[in-house]
Amino acid sequence: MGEVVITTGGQTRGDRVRAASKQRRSLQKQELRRLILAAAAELFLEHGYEHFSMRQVAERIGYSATTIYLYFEHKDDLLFEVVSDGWQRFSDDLLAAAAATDDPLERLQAMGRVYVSFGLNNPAVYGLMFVQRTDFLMHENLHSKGKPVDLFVVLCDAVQAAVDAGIFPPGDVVGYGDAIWAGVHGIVTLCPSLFDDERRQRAVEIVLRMTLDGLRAR
Amino acid sequence: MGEVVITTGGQTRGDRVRAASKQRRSLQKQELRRLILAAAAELFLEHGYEHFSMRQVAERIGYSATTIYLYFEHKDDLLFEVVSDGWQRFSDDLLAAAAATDDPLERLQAMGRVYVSFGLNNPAVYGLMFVQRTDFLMHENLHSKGKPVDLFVVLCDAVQAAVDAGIFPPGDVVGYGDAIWAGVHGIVTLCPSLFDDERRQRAVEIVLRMTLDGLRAR
DNA sequence: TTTTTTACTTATCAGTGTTAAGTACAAGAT
DNA sequence: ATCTTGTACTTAACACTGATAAGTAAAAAA
Repeated sequence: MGEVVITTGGQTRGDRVRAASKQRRSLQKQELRRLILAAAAELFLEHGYEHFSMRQVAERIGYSATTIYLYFEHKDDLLFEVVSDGWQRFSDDLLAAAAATDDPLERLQAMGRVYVSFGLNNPAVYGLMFVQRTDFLMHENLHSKGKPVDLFVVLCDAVQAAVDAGIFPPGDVVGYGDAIWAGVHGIVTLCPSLFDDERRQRAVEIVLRMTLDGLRAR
Repeated sequence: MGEVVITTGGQTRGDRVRAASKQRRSLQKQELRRLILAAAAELFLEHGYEHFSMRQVAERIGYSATTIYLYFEHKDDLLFEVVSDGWQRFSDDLLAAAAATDDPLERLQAMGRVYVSFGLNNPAVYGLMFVQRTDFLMHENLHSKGKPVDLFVVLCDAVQAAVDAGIFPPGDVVGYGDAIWAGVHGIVTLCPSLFDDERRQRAVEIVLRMTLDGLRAR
């Protein structure tokens, strides 16, 4: 039987009910997706990359393991979403540090300190981004603002500014950037079992002084 | 029945046969152990840390998987033996570089280059030593000569020599060492998927110049 | 010749990522 | 109100993983 046609701008009551129902269920799906993501992030922080499992995520939120596959293509997809959030925070921090001062040298120092801070305060996420799954860095779905490549450009811009100001000698700007990056990355990842944070903090300052002074034109 | 006693210095023929047999079987065991180790090293290089499995090792040499457990306590034990060999080569290289010259700065440069070379030429082993399984560095069974701690001491000695020679200013020698280590370690581990070897080579030279010049007394 | 030891294998357990098939219920159509 | 379709989820299963216990055939020792 045809439904009772009470037209309201070409839309029947049935149409509106259908649309509302559809939207409600869509919201429920989104909510479960967020629930999975939150549980995944928690468990990742608790157990680390190597002992992170789909089944545990499912168990924590009270669903069967296969349900997750209705919301995420595969484990990597879920992990990527986890890291994606961490990446956003990282790039926010770094961009803020870069924007805080106009002095080229101070800017580079600030960026270096923020970089290391993030790495030491978020070791699991940092590891996922820059150690275990560097392939994620090339993932196209990484938030448009603050892509890894863009952040490296920000670093190189800061280096270029130092060159322009006559602080660094003209030369291989990208190479300078690589070297600075290597320094801070080295600090963050150097043998977590051997170095305590205090020793790391001392090392950061030395690395910053060394790298930046080392480039300094004489 | 008692054996025919043909004494030869208190040793019966039976004793000698027994001893020889025992030795022969002991040699066979050693040989199989080496075979397992060789296969493990191969497969580790082929498949990397994450996809290295006991069953594959067993299959390659034509034994059941459980046999390996008669020769190695567990997977970690086998992996440790693999890395142990790599570690020996690494420390040989580094000590040779340190002994090659008396000039403090040249020595540090040489050590840095050798460090990075080893890392880039043996990425799997380097990763096992300094990234995935840094806990192995504290393993007591690491060959007595060239322990990680000893190598760091060698580095610090070189730094101290530079300080004594008036090249570096007096200060936190261990911190200097950490910083130099962080630099070369950073180069080796920086996003393998993003950097080709050519770009890395340029970065090494810059890092060495930066770190060493940066420490230089003015 | 009988017993014991050695070297190895098969069967098994608990866990992993992932897919296919099945199920219960809600939505939509007539 | 009934029938059909689709949605959201589950159970069962596959092919792996590290690891252990129990079993077996042959060699050594008695």
